[in-house]
Amino acid sequence: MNDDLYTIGRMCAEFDVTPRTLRFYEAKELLFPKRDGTRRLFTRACRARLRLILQGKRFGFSLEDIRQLLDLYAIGDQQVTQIARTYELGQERLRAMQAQRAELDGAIADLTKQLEWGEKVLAERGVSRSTG
Amino acid sequence: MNDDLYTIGRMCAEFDVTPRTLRFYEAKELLFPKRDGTRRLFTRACRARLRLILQGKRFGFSLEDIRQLLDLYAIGDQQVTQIARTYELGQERLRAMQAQRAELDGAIADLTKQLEWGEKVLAERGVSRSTG
DNA sequence: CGTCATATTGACGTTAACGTCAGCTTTTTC
DNA sequence: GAAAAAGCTGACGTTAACGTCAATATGACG
Repeated sequence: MNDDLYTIGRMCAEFDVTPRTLRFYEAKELLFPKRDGTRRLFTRACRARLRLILQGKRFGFSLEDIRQLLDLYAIGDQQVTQIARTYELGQERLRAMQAQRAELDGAIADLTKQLEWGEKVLAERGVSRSTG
Repeated sequence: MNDDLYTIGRMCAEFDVTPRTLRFYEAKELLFPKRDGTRRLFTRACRARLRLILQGKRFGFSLEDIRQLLDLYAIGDQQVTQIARTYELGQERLRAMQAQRAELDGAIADLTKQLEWGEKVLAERGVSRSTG
């Protein structure tokens, strides 16, 4: 039950980040590890948040964007107006991600076409393998 | 035929970027505008490249990533080995984008679920509009 | 032909997201 | 129980991607 708590070192190993990064995220209020005296201890919830953070980064979101979105995954007993605000923010973000997905599909199609063309050029210039 | 050439000001208006950005991209060898004396003139090809650059940015690629990928859209009469290298880089990038798409799909699903949950919470707390 | 808009080249400033290093405390291990 | 390992808090450094400002040149217009 208590090995549910990870030290900073273990976190770094699991997620391939540096201690500095985790402390930085805490300073920016993206993570809230428990403390054993002065040492940080990361709960399961912390790990879930970190996963979301790193995922958000891969999508090109800023840490500030991510911080706001994270609240959506921690809806507790805030004021209703606060929850509603968070909810709207989440919807906005969803729309952004759907748009990004659409554009990504387009870009993938373009790039695929471009690669086919490149393949053709390479073939024409005698890089064929079977007819040597 | 000559209004195919855009001044830097027109470019900025069309693409919603600043002159500094365009000069910066030129300095980083992502764009190669023609010159009329000292003034920059952007061709149709320049505009196409800029579109790709801005798209790449929206996907979270760095300018250096983008610069390398751009060569794929300008395959001319380089050495075959150079074309082949560019081609492989393009394939790599395609795989990265496909992976990103897959992850994006997952994240969209997650977020959608989270939003449904948020909706439920809001409903329970008396934000219902019909039964109010 | 003056002036106002648009353009140019430096050069230094800024923000995000950490890296790095110093100096010190706390565990852990032998 | 002493040394190595792991952790902590500042504090300054770094890189990418521009912003901003100054000084200057050039083009367009009434």
